[in-house]
Amino acid sequence: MKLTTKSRYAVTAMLDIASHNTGSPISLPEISNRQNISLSYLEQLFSRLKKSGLVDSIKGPGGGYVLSKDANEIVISEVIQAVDEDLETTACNGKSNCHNNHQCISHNLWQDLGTEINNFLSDITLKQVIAKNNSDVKEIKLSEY
Amino acid sequence: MKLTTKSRYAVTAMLDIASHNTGSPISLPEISNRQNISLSYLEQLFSRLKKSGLVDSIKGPGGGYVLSKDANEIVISEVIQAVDEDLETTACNGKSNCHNNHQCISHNLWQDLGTEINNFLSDITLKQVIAKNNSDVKEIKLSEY
DNA sequence: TAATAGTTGACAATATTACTAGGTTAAATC
DNA sequence: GATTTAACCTAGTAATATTGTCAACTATTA
Repeated sequence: MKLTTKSRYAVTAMLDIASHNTGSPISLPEISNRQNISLSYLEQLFSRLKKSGLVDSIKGPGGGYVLSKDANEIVISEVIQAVDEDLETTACNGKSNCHNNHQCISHNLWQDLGTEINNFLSDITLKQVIAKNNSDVKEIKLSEY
Repeated sequence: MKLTTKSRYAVTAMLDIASHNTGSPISLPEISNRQNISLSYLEQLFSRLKKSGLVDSIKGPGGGYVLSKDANEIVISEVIQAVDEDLETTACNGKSNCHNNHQCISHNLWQDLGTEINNFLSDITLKQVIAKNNSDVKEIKLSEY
């Protein structure tokens, strides 16, 4: 699980679509203007988002992208994973590269934490973020969703 | 809140020190061997970790780094923030760059989620990750800590 | 005091990632 | 059917992350 600026842009863009969900497709130039993300970069991101089946595209004038599923069925982690292909090579990835068990344990520490972070982001949907944002509560608490 | 490989390395290294905490300092070559992180990169990371007051260094033979606080007083988020100086420029960062309020709301979506992620990582200490790892439970649940 | 093990800092080189620029294709509207 | 709008594709460039090398400097120990 990585959380680069790339994945932040992807999540932001998906949140933009979800929050402007009027049924008609949202074009990338629109998102580019609203979110201040370069159009070319958005195109690359959405190429992956589409490949991962998170969005569908409509060509031509009035075209754009729509969410392939409902906003409450798309979780943050799958958006991130769609654009950040992580090879997740922790040298000793469950295999037997290690000289002793002690090393393996050490390696696994981050891996387990990464799983935990991933679980956390798998519990938050696009819709939840938007719903929370529309309320006036400053701080988001998962338990309040 | 960014979560790059850089910050993963930093967390992994800190977990390594915490898990080998015998009182005597841990040298970077040790960590480099165990975690397969290049020594020079570790040096750069620990320069920041020390500057942030997370570790103390002991020079000379038998020297190395020790945690400046107890492992249950260091949370994951502060390790990440120590090495990843995030400028956090969301174009319209609370200011008045926006053309209309609708944009602002859109921008804030990610910001709020970022805060939530940060809160999450502020609740997990180095010690908790290690303690969980030493047990045989595969999946870490925050509630179980 | 000489040798050793370690930190610290600077710098360069490479690899990876972020971002930009330009074109091509498809659909809709006039 | 020409024009417009948008997705799509293919590079290239800029920025970061990562590794490598070298040279002080410091404390330990023999």
